[in-house]
Amino acid sequence: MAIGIKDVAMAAGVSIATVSHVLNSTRYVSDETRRKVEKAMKDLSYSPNYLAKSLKENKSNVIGLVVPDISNFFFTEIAGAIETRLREQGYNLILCNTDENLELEKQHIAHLQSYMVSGIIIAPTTREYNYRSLFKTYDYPAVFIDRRLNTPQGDSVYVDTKSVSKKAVEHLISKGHRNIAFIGALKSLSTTEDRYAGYAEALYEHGIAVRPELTGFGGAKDDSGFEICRNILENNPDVTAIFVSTSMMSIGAMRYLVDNRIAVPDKMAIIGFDDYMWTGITNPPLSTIKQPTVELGVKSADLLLKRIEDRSSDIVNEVLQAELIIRESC
Amino acid sequence: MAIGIKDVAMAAGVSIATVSHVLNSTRYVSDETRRKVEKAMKDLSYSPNYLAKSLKENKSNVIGLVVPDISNFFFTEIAGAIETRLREQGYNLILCNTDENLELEKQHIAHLQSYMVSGIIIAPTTREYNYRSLFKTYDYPAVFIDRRLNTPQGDSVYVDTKSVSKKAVEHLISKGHRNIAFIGALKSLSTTEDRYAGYAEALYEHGIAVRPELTGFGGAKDDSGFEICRNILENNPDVTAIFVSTSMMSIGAMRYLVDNRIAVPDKMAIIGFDDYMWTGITNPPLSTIKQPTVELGVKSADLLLKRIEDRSSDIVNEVLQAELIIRESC
DNA sequence: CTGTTAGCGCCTTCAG
DNA sequence: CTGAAGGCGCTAACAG
Repeated sequence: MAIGIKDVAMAAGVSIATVSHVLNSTRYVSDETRRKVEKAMKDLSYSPNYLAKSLKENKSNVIGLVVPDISNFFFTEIAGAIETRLREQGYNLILCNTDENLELEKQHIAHLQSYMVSGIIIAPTTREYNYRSLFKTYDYPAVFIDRRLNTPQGDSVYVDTKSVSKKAVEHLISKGHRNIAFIGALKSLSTTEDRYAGYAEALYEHGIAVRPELTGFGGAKDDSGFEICRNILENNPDVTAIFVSTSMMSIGAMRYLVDNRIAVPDKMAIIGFDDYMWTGITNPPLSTIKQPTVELGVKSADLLLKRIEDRSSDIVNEVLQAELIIRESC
Repeated sequence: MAIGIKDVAMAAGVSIATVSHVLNSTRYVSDETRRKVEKAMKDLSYSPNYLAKSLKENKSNVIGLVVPDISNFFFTEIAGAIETRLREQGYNLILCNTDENLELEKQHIAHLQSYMVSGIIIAPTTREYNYRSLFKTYDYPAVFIDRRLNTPQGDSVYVDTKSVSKKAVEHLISKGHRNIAFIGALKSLSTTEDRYAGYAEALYEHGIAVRPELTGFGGAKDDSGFEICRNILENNPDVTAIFVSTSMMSIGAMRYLVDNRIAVPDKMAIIGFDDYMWTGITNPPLSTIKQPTVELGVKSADLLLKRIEDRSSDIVNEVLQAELIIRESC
């Protein structure tokens, strides 16, 4: 069927060993035989079977990426950056979506290993789980991104969103706001926790009490952001500013304000999360916190590749900085 | 190292053939032996090596997706839909980005086949190339999406964007606009061609001449949309409406209008392409054409899966309909 | 009802 | 400088 190394060997009149060696330049081959082999490869338009190679070598040139929500721009940007970086290094990317579902996540991780992927990058759905226990070997290459785990389980790349969230809320306070709402994703996520902590700390340091009724948590979707925003604003007419700690929820909250003709920033100030192309053309242009998604992707890919090379080096934990971008919504 | 089928066989005191057969329920095994085998698998926490299986069976449970620009929301939505659909069917997805580069695309297609992916879904960078010539076998499962080829090369799923573009322009005309600009991606793409054809046809049928100076083409990025918009508007003060035939270019064009405080829709009407969460919160809410991305993804996955099952059935060509969504920008 | 065995395509040690 | 041969983990005849 498919033409393989042995067809090439036959056509070139050499052994398969020789063909293998010219293929990988793994031992000296005389110029003449090399040429013969190369000609044969060309003539037969041979291309190696990576599966067989991987099986033999017990590792593939593929890595797995496991994310909780592929429809979230934050993760797609990261995925794009990782894909690009890996391609440069001759690797491919298998993309897995978990829908924030631990069972699915476990399945994917097992599955990926069955394909002998060389390593896995995970944005974990939960902070409690012992992901290491899912790995075939104790030193399986894996890097964790975006969400912290209760106990570190390997290399990781996170973004410091606490301090920047604090800065955002301080900005609102400096504009005279005192009744500031907080909208966030599931409370169990480290990311939500951090951003909320930044919010609370800013309030605390300015002598403002945190009012639980001004805070709302839920799924990180736009509809959820819309609902939470509605709920808070309808019940608390004194709110004059909102801090939303998730990109899609920011859109939902904004939509609530637009739909209800609540003037921004005059009646309501808002700072959202994650910065994209369209944040400049919203009504009004939205102030946001910009996370370094590309850098996060590239760093995590590099870390994983390094870990694949050397499983015994010290674990590294990168923390990237985010940036507050002030536009006209606050 | 890794525990395999033979370790299980040994532990269960049966042959590897039996283990393989309980694994795949591919022949009858007595309840008792089955139980022994299953126990052994559990005890050893065995999990099969898909690579070996794929090598043997000459096909994997992985499919490849090749897209020209993974940072384009249009393609990420499609990718998400495909991933979800494939997972339901027990397949995984390898994601490849070509950056609109034919050489890279060829490389990816070759590479994917080296990994014995069961099939490939491609949004091709060019309409001229004979992609079939890159396939190992003449009947290799592949489905083409989004962009048409000069000559059909397999199953395909496209969106009819011509008629909806015409409708969009007719809408602008019905509002009294006569000097309508067209902003599109590279002219060589079938998608650009179709949308431009819809634009031209609408003008023609209303006795309006196409003025080349009101049309602009370029890379499908936001900056490119911005520049083309600027160029057209600066040189043609009589333009009162714009039709943008690409999502990111729509954002760029909008940003030009916002930056230059050109009142929409009073001074300038605009209809953009592709509908996302944020199109409802722009200033003003943007009228757009919504392509059925999820349906496109699901359909293409289904088609490919069907093609993998049966390579000889008739080629199918799906054409999906898009929808014009009128908001306040026109 | 179960076991033996020959590969899938490739790499790599061991001999020339 | 080059070949022969074993085996990676699994499937599927073929043979009981």
